[in-house]
Amino acid sequence: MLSTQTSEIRPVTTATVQSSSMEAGRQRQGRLWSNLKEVCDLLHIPAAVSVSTEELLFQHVQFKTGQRIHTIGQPFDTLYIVNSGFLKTVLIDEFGNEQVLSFPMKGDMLGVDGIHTRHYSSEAVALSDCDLILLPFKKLTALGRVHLELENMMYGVMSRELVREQAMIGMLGALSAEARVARFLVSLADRFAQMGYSSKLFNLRMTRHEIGSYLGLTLETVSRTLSAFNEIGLISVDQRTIGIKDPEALKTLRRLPPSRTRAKQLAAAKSKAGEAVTPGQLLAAL
Amino acid sequence: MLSTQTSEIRPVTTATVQSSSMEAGRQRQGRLWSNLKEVCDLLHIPAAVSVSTEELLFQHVQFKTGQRIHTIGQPFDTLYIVNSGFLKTVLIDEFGNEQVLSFPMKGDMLGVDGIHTRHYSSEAVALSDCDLILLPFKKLTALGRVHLELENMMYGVMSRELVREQAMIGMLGALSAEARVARFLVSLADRFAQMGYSSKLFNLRMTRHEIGSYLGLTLETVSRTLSAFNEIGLISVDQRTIGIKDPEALKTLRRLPPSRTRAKQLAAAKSKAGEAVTPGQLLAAL
DNA sequence: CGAGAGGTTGAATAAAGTCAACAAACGTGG
DNA sequence: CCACGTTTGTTGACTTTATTCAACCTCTCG
Repeated sequence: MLSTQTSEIRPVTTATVQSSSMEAGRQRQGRLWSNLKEVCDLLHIPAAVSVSTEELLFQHVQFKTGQRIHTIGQPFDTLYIVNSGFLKTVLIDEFGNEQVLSFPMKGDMLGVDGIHTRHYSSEAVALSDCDLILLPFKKLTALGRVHLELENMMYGVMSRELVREQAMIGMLGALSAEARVARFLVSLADRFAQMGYSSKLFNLRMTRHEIGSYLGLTLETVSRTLSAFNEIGLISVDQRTIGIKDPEALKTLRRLPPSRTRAKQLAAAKSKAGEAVTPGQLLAAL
Repeated sequence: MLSTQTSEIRPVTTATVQSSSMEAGRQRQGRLWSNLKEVCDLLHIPAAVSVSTEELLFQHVQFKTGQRIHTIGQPFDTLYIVNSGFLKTVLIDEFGNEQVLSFPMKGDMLGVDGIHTRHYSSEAVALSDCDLILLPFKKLTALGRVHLELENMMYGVMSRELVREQAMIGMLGALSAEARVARFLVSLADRFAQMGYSSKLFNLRMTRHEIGSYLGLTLETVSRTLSAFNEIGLISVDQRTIGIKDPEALKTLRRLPPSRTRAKQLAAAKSKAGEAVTPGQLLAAL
C-alpha cells in the first residue's frame, strides 16, 4: 500500500527556509509564508480590514504523494490549510481497515479533530504533491484574541466542517449507491469549479477503492455505477478521467431504472436516428 | 407527526422553575441561570480557575416534548446546552424525509452548525421535556476574549462534535446493520452511565423509525435486530425498555451468524441442561 | 518486458428493504 | 374509566440491492 511505504518520511522543510532572512518576513521566491489575509481568502472567509498583518506570517510545508501529514494518536499541535494538492483523511478500524472520511483540497482545513483530545483522531495522507500552510494551534488562539477576524475564521471553518460531515451522514444514511456516486461526482465538479478548474472534465485523484470507502460502497459497486452512468450518457469515464455530461440529472438522481429496461429504452432512443435526446430526457422518460 | 403538531409553540418558561432544589443554576427574576463553571462541568470541560463568574450568568429555557428548539434555515444567534432531557436533531431532504443526525442529551451542545452560514442547517426537536441553557453566540465570543477557558471550551466542544460525527461516518460506511444497532446500544449505555443512570437497564426515548434513520436502516431491520439480540441473550427488549446483558459482546460484534445456524446452536446450548452458557460463549462458538 | 496495482465485468450469494398483516400501547374525549 | 382511533412495534414472505468471489484486462513504471 502506498501510504505504508512512506509512513516514516517526515515533511521536507525546504532548504530555503533556513536562509537568514526568516525573521525578516516572507520569502520572495517559493512562497513559503502566507499572511492572514491570504489564509482567509483561501478559506473563503471574509477577512475584515487587515491591520498590519505582515508580521503575522504562517509557514508553508511541502508533502510528496503518499506522505502522511499526521497519524492517529499523534500529539496535536498544529492545524493545516491546503494551499495546493489533494489528500485523504482516514480512520483505521480495529482490524486495520481504512475508512476514508474526506478528500481535502485547496482551501480545506486539516487537523481540527485533534483539538478536543490533543491527539489527532484521524490520519491525513497526500494523494498528490501538496503545499500546506501550518497554523500552530497555540499561536493561533493567542492571535485570535488580538485579531478577531482570526477567531471568527476558526469558528466559521469548524462549523462548516461540521455541516459538511452532517451532509455526509445524511447521504450515507439515506441514499442508494447510485445517488451517492452521482452526488460525489457533482460535489467534486463543484469543488473544481470553485478552484478555477473545469467542472466538466477532470481527473479523479483517488482509487475506486478509496471512493468506495468514502461512500460506504465496495470498489466494484463504484466501478459498475460509473460504467452505468457512462452507458446512459450522464458522464464519460476513462480510468480516472471523468467528463460530466449532465450535471442536473446527476444532482437529482435518486435511483437508476433496472438495467434491462434501460437497455431497451436506450436502443429505442438510438433507433430514432438523428433525433437529439439528452440523458436527462431519457431518464425522465423511464 | 409529533413535531408538526407543535411546530408553532414557543418555549414555556415554566412555573415549576421556582422549585428551590435544582442542581445547576440559581434564580433571578423567576428564571433559572447557570454560571460559567456549571456550564463547563456540564460539558465535561476542565474549567480553569473561575474568576468571579457570578455576574456571568446564562439563562435556562424549558421545552416540552415535541417542541422545536430551532428549525432549518432559521437565523442563528444562540447555542444551546442540554441540562436535562432528550432531543433529536434532523436534516430534512428535498422531499420532506427526516434524517436523524444525533440524539443530544445532558451535556451536549446544539446549534453549532448555524455558526458558519448564520442560519441553522438542522432542526432540533425535544423528545422529552427539556431544560436547555442559552448561550447567545455574540455574547459568548465577546466573553471568550476575557475568559479564555470559555474560548477553549468552545474549540473543545466543536472538535468533540466533529470527532463524534467522524465516528458516525465510519460506522455508517463500514458496519453491518447488526453492528450498528449493537454499537448504538453500547453508546447509549455509556452515555447513561456517564449521566449517573443505569447502563444496564434504560428506556429508549426514540422510536424504531428514528433509530433506523439515525443508523441508516429501516425500522423493521432495527426491530428484527433487537429481537435477534434478545433471542441470543445479548439484551432484553420490551418495547422501549432495554436491558444490556452482555456489553462486551455488543461492543465487539461484527455480524451475527445466519439464523438457522443460530437456532440449531441455541437449541444445542439449551439441551445441555443446567450448564451455564453466556451469550458471549455462544457467539464465540459459532 | 514483466510484475503489480488498479479497473472492469459476470455470476452467485447474502444483506437489507419493501409490503403487508397484526398486536400492543397510548391518549383523547365521551 | 372505557372505547376508539392512532401511533408504535413485531413478524413473515418476498424482492431488490449491493457484496463477494473470480476472471480478466490494461495501464504504469522499474
